[in-house]
Formats: sequence, structure tokens, C-alpha cells
Amino acid sequence: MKSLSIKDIAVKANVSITTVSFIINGKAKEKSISEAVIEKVEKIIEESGYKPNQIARSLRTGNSNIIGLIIEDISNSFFSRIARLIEDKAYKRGYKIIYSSTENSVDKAKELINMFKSRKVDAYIISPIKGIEEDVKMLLEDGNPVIFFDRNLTDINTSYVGADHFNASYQSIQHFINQGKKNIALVTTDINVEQIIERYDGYKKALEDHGIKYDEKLVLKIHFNQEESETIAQIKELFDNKKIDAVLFATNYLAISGLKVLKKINKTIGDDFAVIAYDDHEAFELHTPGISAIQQPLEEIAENVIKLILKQLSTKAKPENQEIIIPAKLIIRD
Amino acid sequence: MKSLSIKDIAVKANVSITTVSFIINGKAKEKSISEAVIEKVEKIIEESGYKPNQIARSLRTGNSNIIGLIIEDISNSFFSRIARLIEDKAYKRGYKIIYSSTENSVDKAKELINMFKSRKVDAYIISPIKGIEEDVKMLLEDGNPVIFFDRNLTDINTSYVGADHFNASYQSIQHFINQGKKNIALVTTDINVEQIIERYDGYKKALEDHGIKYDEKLVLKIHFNQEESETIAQIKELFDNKKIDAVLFATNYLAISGLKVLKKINKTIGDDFAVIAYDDHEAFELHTPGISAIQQPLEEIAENVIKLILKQLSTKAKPENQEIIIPAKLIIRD
DNA sequence: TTGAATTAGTAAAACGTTTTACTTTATTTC
DNA sequence: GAAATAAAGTAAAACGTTTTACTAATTCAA
Repeated sequence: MKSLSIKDIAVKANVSITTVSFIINGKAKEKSISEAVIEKVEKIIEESGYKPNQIARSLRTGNSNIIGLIIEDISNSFFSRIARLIEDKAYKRGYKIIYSSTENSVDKAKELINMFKSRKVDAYIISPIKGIEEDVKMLLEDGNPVIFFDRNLTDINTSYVGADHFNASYQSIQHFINQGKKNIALVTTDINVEQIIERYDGYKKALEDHGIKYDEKLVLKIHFNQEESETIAQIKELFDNKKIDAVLFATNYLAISGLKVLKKINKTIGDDFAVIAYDDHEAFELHTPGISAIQQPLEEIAENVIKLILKQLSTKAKPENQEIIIPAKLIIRD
Repeated sequence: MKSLSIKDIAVKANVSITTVSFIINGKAKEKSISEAVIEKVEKIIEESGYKPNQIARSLRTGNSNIIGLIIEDISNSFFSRIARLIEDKAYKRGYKIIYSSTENSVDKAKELINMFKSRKVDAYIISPIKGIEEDVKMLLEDGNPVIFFDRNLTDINTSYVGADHFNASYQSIQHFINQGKKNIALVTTDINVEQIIERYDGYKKALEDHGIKYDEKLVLKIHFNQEESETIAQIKELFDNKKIDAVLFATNYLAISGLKVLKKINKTIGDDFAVIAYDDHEAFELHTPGISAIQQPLEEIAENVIKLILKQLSTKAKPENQEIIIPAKLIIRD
């Protein structure tokens, strides 16, 4: 069964295609279509279950009502929760989301941008990685709304929404120091993105400000794409060989690996060993003892992202770029 | 800057649009375009960075290379992990995924189906809910490939991939009974979907088969969309007021709520109180003691879903419907 | 050497909309 | 009662592709 087209409706109603189109798009009044015709056509549409072909629409109008979302990995709970919030809010405004994961590969990210471009998405929400600067610049030159979130690329001039990673990290370390910790380790990743660097900077600055010497050996940089077993081995080595009384994990999955290590070597978290994780996780609340964590304001990030995007989509003129930095919250658990 | 069209390329190369189209689509040989022309055109395409407009393509060909994925909630790790696996495999075959969450609302699910329909997605992957039967039937009548996963709707005739919920549930209860448990509770949800019913049936049958009387009061059905605080209160009431030595949680988020209750009331899991969760979760591995869980074979589910879809997409004729039921694995943790 | 087959390519229709510019009829204005 | 305006609607172009059916020139076979 072929699906109905606007023409079928026009024939049934014995009016022109144009008239039907005006009615569908709510321009009937303004185009002076009579009340009688409007009713007749609407009835036929209703009864037949006709739905306009969005593809044809997109081709003609040049916009798709689709927003492209490019993230690192949809199976990471940080991203999937943000995605869900964004989807929700976008949906209410008639936009759909089409998403893809980059897996931190520059090539895949570039490919995705191209794919979205050829699909004429109306806007791009990107958690960017280094290496895609040129592609993003082209998008912006072509007048596409682009918003970065979670991570920023400093040499690109577009709006950004993210948490205040530097301060969150700084405060965590300060918290450790206030507890009297002296040998504070950082387990982070080797991916070269701003938000990770900021966490590192916050760590370092907090140590310096409190007169603790920064010791490179207490910083473990885990290679991004490696097997978890290897990560666990590396963290274990750190814990085994260094005198450490506190650790900040720069991502939640690293913290989870770290907790597995602790479980394995039977080290308990308590007065002589403290842990904070960046990005909260259900496992941390349930853990005994509870694991302190830095909670990113997911809802606020999603809210601001979608607000900026919708504003850009509704006004033709590109508004001023904004950098929205939202404080993250340190949740202390016993 | 307007983006390039096939016409621009044709003009630059001084050939017809048709010729360019043939070359783009790899039909040059078969349509006897000379090697020289092919090279010339390819070079121009390469240099100019031209990418065909997928919307125009879709309009003309009637397919979009997009697969619609309709799930309950992308922020649930079961779905987000499946989504990621499906995305991955689809991407390798040139398909993109467009997803949306139904939040278990029939209206939203129907709306999503319509939306996908008007976007002419090539195939539908759906974790269905009761109430959308008619809409799915229409999709099938129109010749759209539709695959259900995780949950089935028995009166709809289409392929399905899912775990063997009945047996997994049965085995869990059997495990409890072998441990000598007598008062085994089930915490489940009130959503009326097959996979949840099967888990319930497995619970009941296992009890009966082992001569334990089924006691309705030990089954707690949690309302789907309620606040977690309420869920926690209800579980707490169950634990407080009933003599229970083992609990099967029918979903991982219920198990998490349940664990929160245990933590709150200071009840420890051990010889006199056992827990199994349906669907594994990182928190369960980390928990002390580890929480036993039923692990659904995510990878295999995704694999089979995409295999069935791609098969349907490559052959015009609709292949035989298949029901692929994959055993789930009970992971015993101490 | 002719007509069939092959090679190399193209013109134009079609996909389903939106939108511009237009027509026709009725009404108002003076 | 003629000119201007309003009301009600429509024809046709355009969006950017793919694809069918065609042409023109060359080669081949007998």
C-alpha cells in the first residue's frame, strides 16, 4: 500500500494541492481559504490518516527538524542521561534527535559531521574532540547552529555549555587536604580534551596553593581505548607501589575500575584512604562506604544546551556566543 | 555559502548530471562511462568536497538509510548499551540510527512510529509495549521491516529477539531453593509486558515445581512511573513486615532501590538473606558482598537484531519470521 | 557494405512538498 | 458604473537526486 500524498488529499477534496498545503501548514487564514474548505480538507486528512512526507518537506524547505547529537559513547551513563534530557526537551518542540558515538576517534567524528551535513540536520550538539576544528569551522561558516557541551575547543568560536571542571577538581583536592591527606593521587585519562585537562589543572593548583609538592608519579594517565583489565593492572600497580592516602578519579569509569582494584586487594576506604570520583554513578551511592563524587549538573547542562539551540533556530541571526559554565557539586558520602 | 549540488559538479566537469550520478553510485562501468570521464569527475568531487544531499536521495529512492530505534528509555543502561551495539553494527553497513524513548507511554510510542514513518525510515527496531499493535500492523502491511527485541507482542507476526526470561527467572529461584531458602519474594513492576510476565511466571513455576506454596503477599508490583522514594518506601515495607530470606528483583533499577533499602535498614546480604537482580549493573559487581545477577546477552541480542534487519533490508521479500530466544546467564557473586 | 551490436553519454520525468506569482470573482468606494 | 480592493483559490517552479528511455557515434560480423 503506497502511502498517501498531498495530491491524493487534494483530489479527494476537489481542491488544489496548494490549498491543502496551506491548510496543513496553518496558513489557510492568511491565504484566505474559506472556513468550509478548511473543514472539509481537515476532515479528509483526519479520516485518511495522511501524514506529510517529511523528506519532501525537508528537501523543499531546507530544514529537517532534526538535531544531530555527537557524543563520545551513548552507553556511558553521563552521555545517555544527557541524551535523554535533550531528547525530551527537543521532542516537545517538534525536533527529533539523531545521535552517534565517536568513540573518541577523530575520523569517525569527521565522518559523522559529514553524514549529518548531508542529512541537513538543523543544528549540531557536539561533545567535541581535538582534530575536528576545521570541520566545525565549515559548519559555522555555512551558518549552522553548533553548540559544544561537556568539552570545549578553545579556538572555535561557538557557544559552549559545561561544568566548571577546574573548580570541582580543585575543591575535591581541597577537601582531601582539609581531611589531612598528604599523598593525593590522580587517576585520569590520556585523552587530550579540555575538560580532562581542567580537572588535572585543578588538582595541581589545589596542591600548590596548599603547599603540597606536585609529584608526577602520583598521576596515572590511562590510555583511553584500552581493555579494562589493563587499566586495573595499572591502577593496582599505583596503589601497590606508592604511598597514597587519597585518590581523585577523573572519570566515573576509572573510579569503577579503581574500586574493583580496592576490592581485589582488600583495601578499604576509610580514615586512612579516601576516594572521590568525577561524575556520579549509582554504584557510588550503594557502595559501602558510600563513594564521594562530583556530580555534574546534567539537567542544567541539557537545559542550557537546548535553550541555546532553540534560540538560534528561531532567530535567523546568529546570537552572541555564550560560554555557560555551571558549578559541579561535590557530594560527600561517608 | 550554498552547498554544492550534483549540477555544480556536472557543470564543472562539463558532463551531464546523469553521468555524475552514475559515477557517484558506482554504476559508471555498467553504464559505460569512459575511464577518462570517471577520473575527471571523481577528481572534481574529491577536490570540491561535494557530498550528495541525502534528503533528495531519499525522496527519489524512497529509502533513507536510517533505522528507527524505539525503546523505553535511553538512559537505562540496558537500552543504552544495546543501542550502542546496534549503532555500531548498523554504522558499518552504512545505516544510521534515529532513536527515541517512549517512557512506556502508548501515546508517545504511537507518535514516534508516525514520526518515523513520515521520515521514511528503512526499518524499525522496537522494544514494544502493549497498545501499539494496530500501528505496528500497519507498518508491516506497508512492507516495513519491523523487529521486536527485549519484549514481544504475541499477536503480532514479526521477528523477535530476546533473552529467555522465563528460564532465567526459574533458575534464579531454583538457586535460592537449593540454598535452602523458603520465603522467596519477587519485586517486579506493574507494566504489562511479556518479558516481565515471563519473569513472574518463571518465579511461580519454580516455586510450584519445588513444592513451595506461592504466596501473593511476597510479590510486590511497583508502579512504573513513580518516584524512587515511593518505591523505596514500598520495598521497605515489604522487608519490614514479611519474613523473607531471598528476593528476586525483576529489573536492575528495582534492585538498586532494594539495595538502598537494605543499606538504610542495615540489613546485610549473607547466609540468611539472598538477592538476585535481573539485568546486571556495575554497582552489583562492586557491591560488598557482590550481588548475583542475571546477565542478558546484550551483544548477542544486538547482533541478532541487526542481522535480521539487514537481511530483510537486502532481500526484497520478507523472510520468515524468527523468534530468537537467547539464554540469559545467572552470575553468582558471593 | 550494411545492419546489428556496442560504446558513451544525455534529456527529462519523477519523488512529495512549499511557495511565488497569478487568475477569477465578488465587493467596496467614489 | 468604473476603478480599486478583497476574497478564494490555483498553476507551476523549485528543492537535488535517480533512473528510464533515448541518441549518436563507433565497431563488429557476415
